[in-house]
Amino acid sequence: MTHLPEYDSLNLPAIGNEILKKWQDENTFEKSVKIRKGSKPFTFYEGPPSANGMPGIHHVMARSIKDIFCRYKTMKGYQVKRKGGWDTHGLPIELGVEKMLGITKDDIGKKISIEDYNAACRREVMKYKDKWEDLTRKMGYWVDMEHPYVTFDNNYIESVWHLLKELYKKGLLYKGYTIQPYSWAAGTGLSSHELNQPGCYKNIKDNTVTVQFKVVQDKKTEKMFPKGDIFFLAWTTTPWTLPSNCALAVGKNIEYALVKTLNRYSGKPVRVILARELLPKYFDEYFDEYDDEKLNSDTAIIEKNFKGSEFEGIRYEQLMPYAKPEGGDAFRVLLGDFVTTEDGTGIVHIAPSFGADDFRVAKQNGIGSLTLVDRNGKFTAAVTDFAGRQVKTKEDQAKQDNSTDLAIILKLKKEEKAFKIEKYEHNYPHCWRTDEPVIYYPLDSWFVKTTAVKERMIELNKTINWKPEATGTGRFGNWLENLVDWNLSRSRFWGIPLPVWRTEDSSEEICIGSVAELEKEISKSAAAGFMKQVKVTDLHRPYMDEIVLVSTKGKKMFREPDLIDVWFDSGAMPYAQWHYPFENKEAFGNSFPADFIAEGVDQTRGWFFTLHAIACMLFDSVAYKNVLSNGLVLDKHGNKMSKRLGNAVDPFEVIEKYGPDAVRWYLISNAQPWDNLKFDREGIAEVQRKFFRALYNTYSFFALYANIDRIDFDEKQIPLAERTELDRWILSALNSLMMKVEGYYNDYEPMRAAREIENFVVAQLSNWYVRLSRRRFWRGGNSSDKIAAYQTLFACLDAMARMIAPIAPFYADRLYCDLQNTRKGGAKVESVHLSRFPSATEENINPDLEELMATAQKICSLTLGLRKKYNLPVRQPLKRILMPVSSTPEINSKAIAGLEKIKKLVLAEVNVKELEIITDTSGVLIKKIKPNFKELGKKLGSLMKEASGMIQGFNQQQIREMEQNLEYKVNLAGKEIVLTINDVEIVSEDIPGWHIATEGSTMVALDVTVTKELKDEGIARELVSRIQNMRKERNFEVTDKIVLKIVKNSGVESAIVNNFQYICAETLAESLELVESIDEISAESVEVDDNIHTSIIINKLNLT
RNA sequence: AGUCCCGUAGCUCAGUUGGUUAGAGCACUACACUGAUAAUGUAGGGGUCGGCAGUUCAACUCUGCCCGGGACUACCA
Repeated sequence: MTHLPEYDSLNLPAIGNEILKKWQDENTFEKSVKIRKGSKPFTFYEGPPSANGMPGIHHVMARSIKDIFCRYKTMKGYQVKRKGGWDTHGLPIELGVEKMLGITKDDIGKKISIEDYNAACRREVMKYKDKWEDLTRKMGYWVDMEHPYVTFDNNYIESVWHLLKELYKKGLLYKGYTIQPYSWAAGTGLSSHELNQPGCYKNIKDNTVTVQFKVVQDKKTEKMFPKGDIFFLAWTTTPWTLPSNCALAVGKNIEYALVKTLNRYSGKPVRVILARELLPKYFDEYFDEYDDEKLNSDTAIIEKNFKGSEFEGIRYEQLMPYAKPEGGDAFRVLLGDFVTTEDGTGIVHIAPSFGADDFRVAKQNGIGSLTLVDRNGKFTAAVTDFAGRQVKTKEDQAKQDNSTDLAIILKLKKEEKAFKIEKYEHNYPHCWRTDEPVIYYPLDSWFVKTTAVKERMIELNKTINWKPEATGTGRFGNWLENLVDWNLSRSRFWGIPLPVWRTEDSSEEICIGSVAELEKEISKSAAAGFMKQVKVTDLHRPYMDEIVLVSTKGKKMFREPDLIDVWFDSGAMPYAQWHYPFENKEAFGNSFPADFIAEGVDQTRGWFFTLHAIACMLFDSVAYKNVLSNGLVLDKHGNKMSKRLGNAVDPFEVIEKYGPDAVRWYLISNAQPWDNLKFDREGIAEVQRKFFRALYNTYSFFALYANIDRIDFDEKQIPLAERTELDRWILSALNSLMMKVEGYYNDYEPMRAAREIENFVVAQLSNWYVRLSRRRFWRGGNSSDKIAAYQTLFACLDAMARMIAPIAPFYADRLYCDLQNTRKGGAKVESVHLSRFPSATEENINPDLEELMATAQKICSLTLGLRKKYNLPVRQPLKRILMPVSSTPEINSKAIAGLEKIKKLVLAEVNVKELEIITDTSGVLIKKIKPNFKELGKKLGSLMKEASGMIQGFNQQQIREMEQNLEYKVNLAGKEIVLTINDVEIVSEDIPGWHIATEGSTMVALDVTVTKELKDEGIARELVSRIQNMRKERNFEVTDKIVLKIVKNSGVESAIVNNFQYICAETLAESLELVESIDEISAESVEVDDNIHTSIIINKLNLT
């Protein structure tokens, strides 16, 4: 006979540690994968974290989600391999190293060699690897940390190169340029990450100017405008870009006005065009009627109105004719969707070389471009009078009187092209290294032509199951709709080098797709004498930079100096983690695309996108079929967690304190994974207290009595039909639960699964089934009813262990093994994670029974409510409950039959002797009628209000008629309308002269008469309660027999005599003696109620 | 600035295709129950469902605008 283990208390952290050790000793994770060999694979991709930062509580969240579904699918019979990974490249690592070494990017190659710098990055990136591995282990996240993929590995990089070459071959990799934030002082482009560093955006005052662009007179403009010079007005905060102006943009639907006014500097009359809405910004007054008297620089006379679209294609004269734009037809008015009337004139000056919007709109319209500023931020020689002048510096801003901007403005003023000159304060980005203002500048970049497969990406995205759906259609979908080519280039040091070599004149280039190919090219180059024959050992900089290849025409080819965007690294993981296609072709084939991935919602345009893009471009496939994007973990006040605010939660500490299961359960059950979670440790304590303790208590109760009764669980299963109503009910509820929970896990709805389980354990299993079954367990002997109770409870606990296993893997394992390993003959089980997820047996589900039990619970709660209301303690037995049931015959018989079944349970629970069902309620019940808005609303529409009033005014007689005839004719707004019984809801409201309570359609009346007999029984119960408490206080075992002595008096005597057997049985008293007095010290005086007192002595019966 | 998510009781969250007294848990108060129970039951207080407008017989629910929190992307005359 094996014993079920019993515990003093529930210690979740200790269970965590013990199970962890067990998993380690027994290689449980490996086994869980191994035993599914040959089964259908369920593919999961691990999004690689970067180990150069400490893991936080949000990582526990994200990884719990990943872990849950992998464990679940394993238990469903799939083989779920989980290869870990490390993201190792990127700017944050470079910044960390620079901080550590106390250097800046300028020092690289000077104070420190690229070689040493990259070596430092390689070390730095794994700084917290130990911590990550420790957390992974402690939180119970099963992922293969022994054989992770690492993005800086040569093999990994080689796979990435292969992918790049494939893109190259398809013509999807090209060199172009975009307008990017550029630090002329540092000579480098800046990433948005760099621009978002604190302090980069500063409020500065700039000299701005509204300038006049003169319309060219041609056939079109002659028709549109009055004779004479007409000017478009455009405002700029960067006058230095005006020499490079190539176009003007207007808003298609914006209203513009042609006005006559005086130029405030020349004093001459002038006709200008600007957005009508913005007239007040430029003029104090404006008129529709011409009046010469009123003409001055602060007033405008509106001569004509236009819509922006009418201006499209109008030509204007170049403002500052230093040089002609190349590559297009410039100096035209374009339509731009970005044009607003928030400030300026509603007409935007376009310099395609110095603005991203400008570039885009110019390209779309074939405008060409003009770049009159060099890479040092100085005007080129073409700008004769300003040549060599720095266009935007912090000095300029300091002494505004002498800035280049102002010089340009003054020149324009002199030429009578300036309309208004103002100072303007705004936020402007600065270089975080040099502190100089950033300019936007065209820079060479390598691009992936994602726009070429845009439609296909959108199409494939529609086949992906997004959780939540809105992320897939909204954030991700919109992103795809507005896709631009993917800028791969990064001017950095620590990353995957772009494997493209070019001749200096760019006439020839080669994209390398493997190490072998590179070595072959090196041999050729060595043969040509361009470099020594070398073996390739590291695919990073600076080694790759040192390689010079030879072109087919015999020219030297140098590597394009850029690194690639680290997002490409991680997006390439489905292939590169296997070193595909150089190795593991089969492994790759079996694991693509992924069935499931999960990461933070911040990865939408990051990892989710890059996975999707690469898979779509190269494999015409999705990269993942299901994706769950989880929200943030905020502090309990809803603030973002940060080290700076000191509100970051240490995941190690929390896991140690509450145990990994409680933390995981809390994170999962508290909010939908995609909603932000306000993390509050009180919540974890509550999960511990309520859910885990209820489950543990249920197990403890089970173990306590099963051990007493020496149940060994080898008994034959008692057929369901022979079990009690209560057993059949909880098994039905259990099977329903299985169906729901399985559905939720399948739908990637872990919160709903957790809550459903929680409700079952706390409300149904612990608080109803066990509570009402207690007596069955402590009754002597091993009757078949008792065996049935054990079997039922065992089934519930066993299923619970397996159902919670994905979320609470530690306690689940303990519970499962404790339960299973008591079976006498059975083989020892090792772990719940090697078992199968329980599936429902549909025959066991009985919805009627579940509904019936819900009614029983309702009746109990109503009765207890009444007891409370009339101050009738539950220990006082009462005579009867009356229950009116519907007068519809067919509902009636079913309801009555049902109530008969649960009668006993209810009566025992609320301590009442009888339940009487009243079917003939006429004359007894007072009923209330109200319209069924949903039904009737459809039928009546706007007559609802009137109908509602009328129906609620029905008297008892009318209600009765309605019930009997099942319909009722009324007059509404002159029309006769037949109300059917379904159009209304009739509920019982009151029974005059009774104590009643109702909830919904359930009504309970309580007979509160207390007879002498009932009173005695109540007293007996009180005594039992006191005696039980005394047993407990004295730490008697549940099975200890006792001898009882009670001091007799008129208050208790008849109660004891009349309930002698009952008292003895309940308290396990072998003898009960009524005595005149007790003088022993151990006697306890008790108060039964206000007027009745006595003394009791209990002693353990000495078994000899 | 754009896109997306969130806003319901002091706190954490439910709330079906729109249907009339908006729910649960925690916390608080009182009472009750308890030989599995740091549990549970009953009752109570606590809400202009972020705001305004619209659609509708009917809006927490649908639409628009606005406010607040957050994320991502971008940074513009």
